[in-house]
Amino acid sequence: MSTDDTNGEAPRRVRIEDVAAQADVSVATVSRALRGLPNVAASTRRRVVDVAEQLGYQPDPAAARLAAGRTNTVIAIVPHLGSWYFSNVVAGIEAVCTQAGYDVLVIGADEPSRVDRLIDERAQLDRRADGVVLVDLPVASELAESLVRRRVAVATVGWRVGDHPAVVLDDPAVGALAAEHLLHFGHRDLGVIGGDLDPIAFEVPERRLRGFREQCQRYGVDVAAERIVGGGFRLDGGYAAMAVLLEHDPPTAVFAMSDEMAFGALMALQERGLTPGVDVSVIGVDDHEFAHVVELTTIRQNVVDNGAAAARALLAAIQDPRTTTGDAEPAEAETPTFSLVARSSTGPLNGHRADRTLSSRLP
Amino acid sequence: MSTDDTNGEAPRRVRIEDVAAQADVSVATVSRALRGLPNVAASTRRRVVDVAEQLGYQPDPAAARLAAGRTNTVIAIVPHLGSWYFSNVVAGIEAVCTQAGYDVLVIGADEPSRVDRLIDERAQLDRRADGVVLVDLPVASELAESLVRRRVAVATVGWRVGDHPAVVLDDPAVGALAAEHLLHFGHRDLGVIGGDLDPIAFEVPERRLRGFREQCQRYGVDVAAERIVGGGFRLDGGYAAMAVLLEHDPPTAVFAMSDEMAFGALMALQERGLTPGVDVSVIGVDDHEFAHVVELTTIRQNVVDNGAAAARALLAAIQDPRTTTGDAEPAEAETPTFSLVARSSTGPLNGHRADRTLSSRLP
DNA sequence: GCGCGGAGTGTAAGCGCTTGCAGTCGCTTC
DNA sequence: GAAGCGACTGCAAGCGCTTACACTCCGCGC
Repeated sequence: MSTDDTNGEAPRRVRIEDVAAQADVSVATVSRALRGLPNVAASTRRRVVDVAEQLGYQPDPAAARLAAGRTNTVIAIVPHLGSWYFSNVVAGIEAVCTQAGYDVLVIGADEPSRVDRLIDERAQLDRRADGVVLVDLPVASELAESLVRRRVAVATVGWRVGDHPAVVLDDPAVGALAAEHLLHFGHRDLGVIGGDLDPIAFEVPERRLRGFREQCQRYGVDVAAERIVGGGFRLDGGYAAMAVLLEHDPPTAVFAMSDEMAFGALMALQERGLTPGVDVSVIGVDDHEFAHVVELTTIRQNVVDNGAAAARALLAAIQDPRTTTGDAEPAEAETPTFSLVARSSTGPLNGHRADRTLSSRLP
Repeated sequence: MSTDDTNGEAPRRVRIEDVAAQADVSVATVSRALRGLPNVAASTRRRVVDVAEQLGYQPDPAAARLAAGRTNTVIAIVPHLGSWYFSNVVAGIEAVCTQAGYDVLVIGADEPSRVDRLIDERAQLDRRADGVVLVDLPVASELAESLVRRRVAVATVGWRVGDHPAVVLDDPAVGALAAEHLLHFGHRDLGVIGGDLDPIAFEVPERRLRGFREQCQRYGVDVAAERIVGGGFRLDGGYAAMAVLLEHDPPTAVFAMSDEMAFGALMALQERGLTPGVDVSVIGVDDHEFAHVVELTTIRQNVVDNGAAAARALLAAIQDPRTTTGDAEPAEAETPTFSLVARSSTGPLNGHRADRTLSSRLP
């Protein structure tokens, strides 16, 4: 073997000790200087920082974790990594945490068995992370409790547990806004898509439905139980649900609890030669990227921001010293905003108009 | 303070030492027994495993990492966490790695600056993970090299670096298949959407274009340069590109290099009252969940599998002892498959038919 | 009957940091 | 002018594992 082997010379890592020697101080001082701790003379800190910079020193995370008992890591647990909503939440979490110097571990809780495994104390999430963001996982409230007991900060998105920071859309208000929009157009025969639960238990549908119905009642309108059709939160569910609604005594307007379901609903309409917004109005929630392709009226929320807000609140909780003593103020996270985005998938009752097409208008 | 404080009694963690004491062996034996190392009597192992189980012992990852120099962690670096394609790749990676007992760290390389920061050796990815999956990040080839130099396994998705395991769709063949499909329908005036590069450099477009053109040449068809329009890989890009194509001497069929772009293209068509598959045929790539909503003909690939395959190859490389010695066989990953999914967004040249609608047929 | 080898186990030295505690030193404070 | 006090810094003890090496048996071969 010659020495010019491509794999040779894995550069020896520079340790804190090297920095200490070079800067002519103790390792303790290096550690303090580099982490901005007090009680380091400005001149010393300068020197240490310079040396560290010059040597390209960076502390070994594993050693730091072991010694300090902090991991500088955040875990994001989501029901399904590949879905539009969750991946955007994760994107928000990642952006904030990485920015703050935290590593982000992701866990997909696709199968119930994986949630169980996490709830089992042995998952030892507490040794892996300083904080956990639980996204739409009410089934995991046990998990949350056990984490908190072990001094791991918890923040949630889409549901609440205890008084930990939570980013939760005002779902009843969203439901009400959707209702208001449809009612305002004169619709009185209303349908709802997305009322029931996934294997992964959502609290969201129930809340949106409640707000929707309450608003209807203000107009003296009742939503018949047969007109509330569930089917998960995905496209196929929306398609199937709309098919059911159309089968018998179809409503003139439908509230789909997510854009993905709304897309499925539109599909079912088109298949029958019905024009959204003319024959049947459809309103969704999310303002998914494709909503404006199919001209879907929807209630916009900023999903990435939701994740980011949760992450910020989580980091605040982690860094709040009171957290450790158990009497921390519940660090409340910002409440997400939402707004109606009107497009052509909704329209006035009996609004049949020849010039109306499914065409798009780009922003 | 009474003792029934909710926050009291953080249960003392059980350490390897406790297991050792309880099982009446040394910590070394516990370590060996639990990790399935040889030179442990079957009876001893049993006992140790039982005790560990009973005590709910789980090694502290930080300590294990520090001592062993392995992290049992994999990093997934993707250009954008929120996008459909990448989040599904990540889902595949996560599923495989979690299954194998590895933690998965995600990093979004949205901004070029973040890539730069990673390339800087100081990111110390090597101390954070045993392996890294780089998804569609040719700009990061330096990063890859430096990782390998530091004994971190590397696998890629969508591009190759050195002879490390890579999951790369046969893009020229995909391009050719798309061309074949359109040519077969009699189209000769062809357009291409997606030819150029994102800020994040893709190699993919070029390869698909090459295959597309070669196939065309076999039919004696030439694709005019003006008919090759770029615009990122997202929906808006597709919309804008189609608008350009339609502006002057429109093609009768268009190959969009991703479904998202194809959706944008469809949008541009509808806006002009043109019917996809009748007035202009459009074919995409991916078989995105929504492709069948809009009846988009596409070339399907299984994105989750791509991620999973990369992860499997990465883990194999990590576990292959030869990796450390530098003379490992390049662990080749499986090649992804793809197939044409014909829907109504493509149709024969001059196929104007009154009975043709944009309706959907569910599988 | 003695030496040997291998299986099984224990000892102890780290891995590279963090941090409580104990100085050291130069100034105030009475 | 002695005691006290802060501001800095260093010492050294871990953090909870892994693993090289040493050791103890026990069965076998000659």
